[in-house]
Amino acid sequence: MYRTNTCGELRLSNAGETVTLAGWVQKSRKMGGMTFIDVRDRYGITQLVFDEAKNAALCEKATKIGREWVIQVTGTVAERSNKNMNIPTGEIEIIVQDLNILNYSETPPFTIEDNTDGGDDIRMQYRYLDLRRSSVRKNLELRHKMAFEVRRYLDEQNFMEVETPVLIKSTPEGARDFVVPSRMNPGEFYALPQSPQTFKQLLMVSGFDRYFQIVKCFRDEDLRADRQPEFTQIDCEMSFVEQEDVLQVFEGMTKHLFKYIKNLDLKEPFLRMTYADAMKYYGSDKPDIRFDMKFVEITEHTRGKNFVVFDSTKYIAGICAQGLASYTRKQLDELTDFVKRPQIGAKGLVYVRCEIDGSFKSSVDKFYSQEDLKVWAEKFNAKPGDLLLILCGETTKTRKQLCELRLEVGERLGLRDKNVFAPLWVVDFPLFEWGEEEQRFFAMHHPFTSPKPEDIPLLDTDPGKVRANAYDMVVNGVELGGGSIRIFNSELQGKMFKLLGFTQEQAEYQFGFLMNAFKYGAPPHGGLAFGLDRFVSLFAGLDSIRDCIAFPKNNSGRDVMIDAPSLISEVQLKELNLKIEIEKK
RNA sequence: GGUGUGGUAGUUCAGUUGGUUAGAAUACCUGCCUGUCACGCAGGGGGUCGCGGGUUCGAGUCCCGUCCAUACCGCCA
Repeated sequence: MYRTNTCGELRLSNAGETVTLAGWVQKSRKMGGMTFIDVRDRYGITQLVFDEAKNAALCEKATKIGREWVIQVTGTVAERSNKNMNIPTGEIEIIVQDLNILNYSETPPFTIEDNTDGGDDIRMQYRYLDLRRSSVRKNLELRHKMAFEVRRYLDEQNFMEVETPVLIKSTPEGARDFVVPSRMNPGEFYALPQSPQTFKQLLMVSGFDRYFQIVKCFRDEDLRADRQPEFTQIDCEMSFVEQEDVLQVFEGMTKHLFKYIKNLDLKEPFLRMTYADAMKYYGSDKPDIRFDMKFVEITEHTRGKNFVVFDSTKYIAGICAQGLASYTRKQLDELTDFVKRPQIGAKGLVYVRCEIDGSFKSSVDKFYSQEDLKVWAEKFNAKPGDLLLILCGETTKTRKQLCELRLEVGERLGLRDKNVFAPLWVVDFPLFEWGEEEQRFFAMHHPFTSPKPEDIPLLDTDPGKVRANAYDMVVNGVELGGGSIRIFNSELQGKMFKLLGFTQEQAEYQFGFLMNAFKYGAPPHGGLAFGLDRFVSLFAGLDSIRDCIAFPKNNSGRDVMIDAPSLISEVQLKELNLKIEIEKK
C-alpha cells in the first residue's frame, strides 16, 4: 500500500496516528538543522518535518530532494507548534520516520503554484505540469461535477444517454467539417460531427423519446477564446414536445446546476426576449442583461438642424451611461478611439454631458440647442450627471457598434460582475438569414428548424420574415446553448431544402436518410444543445474555455504538447490512396 | 484572409535619443541558519535579444521580410 491517507485530509484529530503519504514535493525549506517539506497531491498539501538532532541521516536525505520529486513518507501526525491557518492541514505536520524517493524530477520550466511564473505558451507545452496547479485542477473538478449533475438531472427526468457515431458524413451547410480519409473506400471521406443533430432526430423516430449525450463535436473554423475546434456539447432531444416544454425542462436543468454547483437558488422564471427586441435594444442576439443601458433611437429628433452627419444617416441611437458626465475629454477620446477601432468601425462618437446644473454639453452643440439636447435627454430618461453616447449609420452595423460600446461602458462602470448571473431565453429567431454574397437564404439555426405555424404562409411570399421555433439560452452575454423544434413532416422539410437552394438530388444525397426516416412515423420533436465548455467557464469565471479543457488547442488549432497536427508517412498516405500537394502562395 | 499587441536569462519582464561589459525579480546551484510555511542571509552560474536581410562607425533599439504566440474582425447552420 503506497499510502494510508491523502495530503489533504489529516487534521488535529489525527494527531498521534502513524500514517503513510505519497505525493510530489511542492517546496523544501531548510532551516539549519531542521528541514520542512511540503508534499502535495490532488487533495492538498501536508508539511513534513525532518530534525537533524533526531535522525541526521534521514534529514540529510531530505535536504537533497528537489521540487516535484515523487516521495513516500511514513511518520507520526503531530500538532504544530507554529500553525498555518491558511491551509486546511495547517494545524498538523508529519514527523517523518521513513522517507522513500519514488521518482526524481527535473526542475520544471515554471513554478507549480497558483500564481505561476509561467506564461500561456510554456504552460500549454507542459500542460501535464500545469494541471498539477490547483487553480487549473479546480476547473477540471468543476467540469466533472457539472457533467455529473447534468447526468443526474437528466436521468431523473427520464433522459437516456445514447452514443452516436463520430465518423459520419460531410455536409456543406454550416461550419467547415473535419474530414477523415477512408482506407477501405478509396477517395472517400468521413466527416467528424459538428453535432449529432441528425442522429438525435433519428433516435426520436426510433422512439427514444428523451435522449441526451455529453459529446465531443468538431468544427474546422478559426479559434477564439470561447471557441475550440473540438468542444463538448450537452446534446438533448425530446419527442412530443412544444417549445415551451423544452424551455421548461432545460431551464430546470440550468437551475439545477446553479443550485447544486453554485449554491444559488434561482426561483424566478428566466426572462424571455424576442430576437427582434434583443437586436433593437442590445444590438446582439446574446445580450448581457446584468445591466440595463438599452439603446434609445433618436433619429427623428435630430433632423433638420444642418448637422450633415446625422441628417444623412438612417439610424441614430445611443446609450445613457449613468454618472459618467464627469468623464474628461481624455476619457471621451478613449471611448471614441474604442469605437473607431477597425474591429468596431464606427466613424465617430457623439456625446452629450448632462451637467449637474441641468445644462448640456455636447460635441454637437454647434448644431443643437439646449432645448434640442433636452429632448434627447428626456428620450433617454437621463438624469443630471449622466452621459449620452450616440452613434449613427446603417441600422444593423450601428447596432453592432453600440453593442460593443455598451459592453465597454458596462465594464468601465463595473456592471459586469462575474458573481452575478442574468439568464435569458432569446426566442423567435428568424428562420432564414440572407447571404448577400451568395444571393440566397441560409438557415439561421439549421435546416431542420421548424417555422412558427402562423408564419408558414410567409415561406412562399417573404421567407426573410418567417420566424422559427428556435431559442437560445444566454447568460451574461454568453450563448450557453440553443435549439429548436424540428420539422417532422417530410413535405415541409423538402420545402425548406428547396428554399435553401438544395436541388432535389442534393437534398436526397445529403439528407436522404433523414427524409426517408421521416416517412415512417416521425414524432413531433425538438431539443437543444449546451456548450459544456462555456457553461463551466461561466461558472468558474474564466476568460477562456481553454482553462477548463484538460488538453486544449492553441490559437492556430495546434496541440503544442503533442505537436499535432503533423505529417504522416508515405506508407500511410499510400494506404489511404492519397497524394499531398501543398498549394504555394 | 485582415487588424492590433507581443517575442530579451529556465520563467515573467525592464531596457531612455542607436553608443562602455544587456539588467531586475523569480527559479536553479553553493554556503550559513532548529519553527519555516512567499523563510531569511551571503555568494554563484545562466543570454544566438525569435529568424533572415538592410541602414549605420556602431542595432536589443531604426527599416523591410518572415516565423511564432495572443486578442479581435471575417468565419463559427
